[in-house]
Amino acid sequence: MFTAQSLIGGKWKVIILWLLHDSARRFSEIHRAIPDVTQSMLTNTLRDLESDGLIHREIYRQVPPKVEYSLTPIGQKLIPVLQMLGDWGIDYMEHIGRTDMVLPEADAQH
Amino acid sequence: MFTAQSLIGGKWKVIILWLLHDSARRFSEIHRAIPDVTQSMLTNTLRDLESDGLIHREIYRQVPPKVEYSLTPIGQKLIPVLQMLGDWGIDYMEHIGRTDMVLPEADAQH
DNA sequence: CGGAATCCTGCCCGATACTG
DNA sequence: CAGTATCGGGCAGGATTCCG
Repeated sequence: MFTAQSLIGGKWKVIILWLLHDSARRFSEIHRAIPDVTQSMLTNTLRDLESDGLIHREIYRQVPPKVEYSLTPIGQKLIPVLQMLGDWGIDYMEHIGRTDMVLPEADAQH
Repeated sequence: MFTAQSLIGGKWKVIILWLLHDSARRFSEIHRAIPDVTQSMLTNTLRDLESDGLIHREIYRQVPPKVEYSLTPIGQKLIPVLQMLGDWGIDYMEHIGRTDMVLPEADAQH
């Protein structure tokens, strides 16, 4: 079966997509922003997103190497959806009374 | 970590939530609508959604037993988000050229 | 009808080490 | 800096059986 879960499911995809919502970012920038993910998992997830057409991988052949990731047009279209999901998450958080929810918007605040 | 993935992640949650968007449904109705899920998985997933406060479980003590599931207010608020996600999925599907994507909206058509 | 209880399996995720 | 390669553990997901 082919659902949205295969595109944005998994532990890191939504977080990464949200990170790229305003600008392209280098591998190391992404890793610094999400320290909990291992290098190999980050690579795997980025490859998944790339092969699904949600992000673009631009290689700058120089020393040291530089690789930038950015959203594709179809990936850009997903951002408002993630925004809404995050807004709902805040609602839910207040409703439940928990304060430790990690949401894309949390990053958007600073 | 506590993210939206723990609430609507997993293989069946979004499908079930969407099924309940317009009315309460019995266990057997849900199962008929989603034949691929096993009975035990359906039970587990419904329990998860219930304990997360997204759906309500109403037991009618009669013979034969009858149990109805419906969205809670906070669950209702999630529906527009799923609608947007489904709309994006249709966009993505046309963009990629696949026609076998299973989306909530597919059910909304009939 | 709507479960509960068990057992099992695949693969997602991650730890670690090495490289152009 | 931005990766690969290898090796597993653990948990989500599922098959099966039994029950009020």
